[in-house]
Amino acid sequence: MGFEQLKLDKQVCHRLYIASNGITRLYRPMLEELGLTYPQYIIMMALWEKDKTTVQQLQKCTKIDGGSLTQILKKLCSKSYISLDPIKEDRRVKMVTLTNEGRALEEKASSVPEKMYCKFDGLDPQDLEDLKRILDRINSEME
Amino acid sequence: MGFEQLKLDKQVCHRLYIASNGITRLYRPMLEELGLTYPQYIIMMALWEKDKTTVQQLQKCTKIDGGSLTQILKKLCSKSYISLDPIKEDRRVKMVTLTNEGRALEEKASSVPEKMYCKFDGLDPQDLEDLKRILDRINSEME
DNA sequence: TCCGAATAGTTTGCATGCAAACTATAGTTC
DNA sequence: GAACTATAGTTTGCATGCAAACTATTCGGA
Repeated sequence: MGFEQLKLDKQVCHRLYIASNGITRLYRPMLEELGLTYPQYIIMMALWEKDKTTVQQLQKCTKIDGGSLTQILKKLCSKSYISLDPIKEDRRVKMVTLTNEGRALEEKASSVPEKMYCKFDGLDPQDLEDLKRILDRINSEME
Repeated sequence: MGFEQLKLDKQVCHRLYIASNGITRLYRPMLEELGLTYPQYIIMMALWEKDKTTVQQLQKCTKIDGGSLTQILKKLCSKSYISLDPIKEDRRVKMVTLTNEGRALEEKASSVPEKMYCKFDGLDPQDLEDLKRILDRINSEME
């Protein structure tokens, strides 16, 4: 017993898990002011970048699965940030469109990234770049 | 509009979120053979490393919050991997103890880390070390 | 054209994550 | 020693994450 490879200190994944949860928690109070949760914020960012898209497109660029996406989109609808309408050419497909209110939210949200960066002042900017690069590789390995 | 800082491509946190979820998903089939979910596996690792500990100690070393921990420990109890007993000196405190079955599970689990590493063969080992280091800094900034 | 296969989303069931309220027990102060 | 406070865990309510089953359409081949 006492397998070295099972020690918490050796686990990269556990660290990733803690970091991801911790960051979501950090976002919470900032996003509350916008009436968004973190996953909802991700979807909104995707839409600000590319409005009038489909559920499937959102799934691809955010990597949030279909089941969760349905729920999240429902919430965003009920907050009147988006609308969801079947398209004529293929009635299985739904178009996701920002409402005026949803579009207006972008400006309010624009200060969020800066506020988050402030929380990590102590971090070497190069580390952040490295982190981004490494995570991209990990995520592409998991495609 | 079109705030650059809100583009998904700029988001480190979104990548972290995707990576963490993706890795938990990768663990699932391996851990199913042990009858564990990923959070349950984290708790078991903590216990294999240090048995006969308290709920609070587990909370500290795994960074899993109390509410979730209560649920997870309940599940582990019902699977007979651990037992939970109030200690005499302070009846608010509960001692978490591995059962024989729970202890025996360590050996079966010992091949899991290796299997996970295989999934990331394409990754530079140095990147993994860097990742660990950077995540440690991020996590300590969030304490 | 009819039928089976594929596709886009939705629903369901279970397991967290997390903030906040709550319970039980122990410690502290007057 | 009674009241107040702090501490360890638990419970509750809401929001995902995810696999699997399901629905509604559309496509493709005989």
